[in-house]
Amino acid sequence: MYGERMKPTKDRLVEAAAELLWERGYAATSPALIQRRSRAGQGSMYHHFSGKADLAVAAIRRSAGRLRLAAEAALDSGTTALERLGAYLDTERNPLAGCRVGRLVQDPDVVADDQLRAPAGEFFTWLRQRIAGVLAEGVRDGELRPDTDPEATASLVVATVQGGYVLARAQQDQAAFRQATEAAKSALDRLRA
Amino acid sequence: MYGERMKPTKDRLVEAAAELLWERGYAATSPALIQRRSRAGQGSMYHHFSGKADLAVAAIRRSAGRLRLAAEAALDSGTTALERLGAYLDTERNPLAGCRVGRLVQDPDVVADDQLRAPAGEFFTWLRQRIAGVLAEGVRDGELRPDTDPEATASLVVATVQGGYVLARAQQDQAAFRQATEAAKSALDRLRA
DNA sequence: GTCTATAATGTGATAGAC
DNA sequence: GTCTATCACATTATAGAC
Repeated sequence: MYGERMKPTKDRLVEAAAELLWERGYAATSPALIQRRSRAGQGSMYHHFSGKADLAVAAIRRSAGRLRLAAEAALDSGTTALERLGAYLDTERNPLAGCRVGRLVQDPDVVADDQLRAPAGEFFTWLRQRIAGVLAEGVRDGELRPDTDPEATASLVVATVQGGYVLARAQQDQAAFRQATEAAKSALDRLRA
Repeated sequence: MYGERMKPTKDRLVEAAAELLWERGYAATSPALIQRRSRAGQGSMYHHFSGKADLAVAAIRRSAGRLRLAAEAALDSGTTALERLGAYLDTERNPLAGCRVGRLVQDPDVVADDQLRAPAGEFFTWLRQRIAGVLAEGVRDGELRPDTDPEATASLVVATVQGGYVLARAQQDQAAFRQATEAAKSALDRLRA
């Protein structure tokens, strides 16, 4: 164990890489940039990681874990299914920055390398199933209509958030994101039994 | 005017750039790559365009114009509003490749340069308004519930398609895209008066 | 574990001949 | 209008001292 005042170099590298991947994407994030932000030298980075891709995998895992915790918190918050899903949709932040994870899969280098893509794929698989679970619960409790398709509806919710990011960035306007998530909430409301 | 058998170099450059931007994104598309694919030399490219960004603007405009024609065709096809929107949602192709336009706005270089971003922003503004128009028509004709919000619902439709691309790429599975668009169609169906 | 020096390759762009 | 040669710079990565 080590003290709290200074995180180890390896950790600082992962943290800096995660931030930069979010801000700039994979292609535009150079090792030199990561080194500068983490105050680590060239040698340190190549001591702890085999290269840019290896470090990026660790950073993407960290970002996905963070999003997972945030989603878990929102989906656990309310009492009814619609409250929980509403909390999740309202939780999303910083539409202009894009999604820490979803943003990356548009990058050709990330999709080409299965090591890089896998953490993103696993995150979305988990998220869809988690949301589908909340919806299935709502159906079981008689809150939602029995003809609700939890799997498909979960895809709609996740896709709306991801698409909202795209619209917000394309138009450089947060409102585009909010309009999409508000519409998703209305659509969910119409599933009420 | 010129013959049909050989397109002019300028046109081949724009075409090659549009393809490469779709396949690889902006950052990963180098001028050298565009020159090779269009069979144009270094000199030709810099004669017709001031640089990579200038050529990319022309290419993005071409891609956006193409998507606009495709969307227009689908949204003009059926007789009822729900038929037209269903045709639009079913029209989308090649989810693993991503959207020719939406894909680009995740790139930091594209969003940083207003010249590059504007064509994408304009395309989505147009698309949302066009879809909102179809929805408003459906409300006016008594096909859709009077409490339908055309603007918000249009955002939901466009976001679902863009988000569907993200999910499909993250999981490397077309089905993720289809599930999202099918759910969007179900949601629209519940707006029936 | 961390540093500096250096390599090999590729980038976007320019110059000037034809 | 198109070509080839060349530029200055950044990239990812390695070597070897400390």
